[in-house]
Amino acid sequence: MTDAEPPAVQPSTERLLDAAERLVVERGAAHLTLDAVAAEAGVSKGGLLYHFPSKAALLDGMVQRHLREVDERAAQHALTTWSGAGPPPPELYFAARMRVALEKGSSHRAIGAAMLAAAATNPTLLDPCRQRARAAIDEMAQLPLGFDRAAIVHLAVDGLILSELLHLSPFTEQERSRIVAALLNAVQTCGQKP
Amino acid sequence: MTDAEPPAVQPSTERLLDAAERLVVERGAAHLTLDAVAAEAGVSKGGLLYHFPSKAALLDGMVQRHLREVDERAAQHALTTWSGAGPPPPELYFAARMRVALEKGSSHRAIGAAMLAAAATNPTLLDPCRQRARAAIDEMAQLPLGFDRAAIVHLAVDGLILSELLHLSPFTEQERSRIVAALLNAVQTCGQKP
DNA sequence: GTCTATAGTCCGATAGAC
DNA sequence: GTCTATCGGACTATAGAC
Repeated sequence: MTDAEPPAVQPSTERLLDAAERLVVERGAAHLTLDAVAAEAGVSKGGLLYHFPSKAALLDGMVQRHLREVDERAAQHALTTWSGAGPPPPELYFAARMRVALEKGSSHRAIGAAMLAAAATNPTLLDPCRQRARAAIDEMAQLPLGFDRAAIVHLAVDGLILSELLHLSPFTEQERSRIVAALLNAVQTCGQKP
Repeated sequence: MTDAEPPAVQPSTERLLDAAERLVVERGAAHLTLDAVAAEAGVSKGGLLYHFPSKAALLDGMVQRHLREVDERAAQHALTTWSGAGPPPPELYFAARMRVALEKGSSHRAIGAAMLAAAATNPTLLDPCRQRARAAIDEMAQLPLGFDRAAIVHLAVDGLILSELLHLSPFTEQERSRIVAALLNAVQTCGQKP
């Protein structure tokens, strides 16, 4: 029975960040307090503050982990889809990032929860996100889809994610699937205009 | 000099709501406190609490005024654009709502600031917004644009507004204008598919 | 209708034991 | 590395003068 303790596998920081994300999504950014995070993660406030010495550090950790996860999963997704030689074309990364962002689990649990919490207290913490978005835009101009359409698709993905995060999305499951399919289709059929 | 006091024209509640919106946009939803709102509006905390007996009442007031303003301006916009007889067609209202939502002034000052603040503390306050969004979706199915495209345009508008509200939009003025034009064009050229 | 003063709560952060 | 205890500050809301 000594080796039957599965819940303590991942490092403490990951467990703490999971708890923080859960709180933001379920109760709103205003309820993300150090006490609440500690309780949700099953540690004391002192234990939490050992890993993240301030609340700003916790928010920063949330944003950074989120960006890192999206990057990793998108790169992995693009590579497994790409069967040709050499590096995948940019539009494949674009589509892969969309897919990752629109996954049900991640969009409801993690994506944007960090951003929402950070924006509520200190907009400066979102600077890395803005840089990431700027890089995506520079990429758009070179996409076969064309800048205008790429930007619209990009914004629609953001709109869907943020709407769901704010519990504002009134789409049914069926409607959502249909929209996601239309978005992916718009990117993949690429540049054949009417 | 006795008649040179323009700032006290509008009713107190309007001034208080303006101050609250300004705070959320400029400093984040977490800094929307009763003290800060009262100071920004130039009244005391007691004076603020006379008009809005609780913080929830203030948030509710913000959401309701925002929805009312968008409705009024969209209806007015649609009517002045429509030169035919009878009521304007639904796609005109759709386009008018888009135009109002994308106006620079309103998107940076008022739009969504109420929602962001409300979502941070109490997601329930956003119920009226969700109902409004559902009505818009039901409208989409009957648009000449078709459901898929209408939904994508709708989500792109939300994405742009929410991105700007979170200070996440990295678009230049020029790029933004181009995207807005593309969105309006997509709605107005309507249903001629490839 | 607006103000001051204050009660009572909650939060972030520190100090120090283990 | 995690805990308890606690301080100082900020917050919402109330009571009552003007």
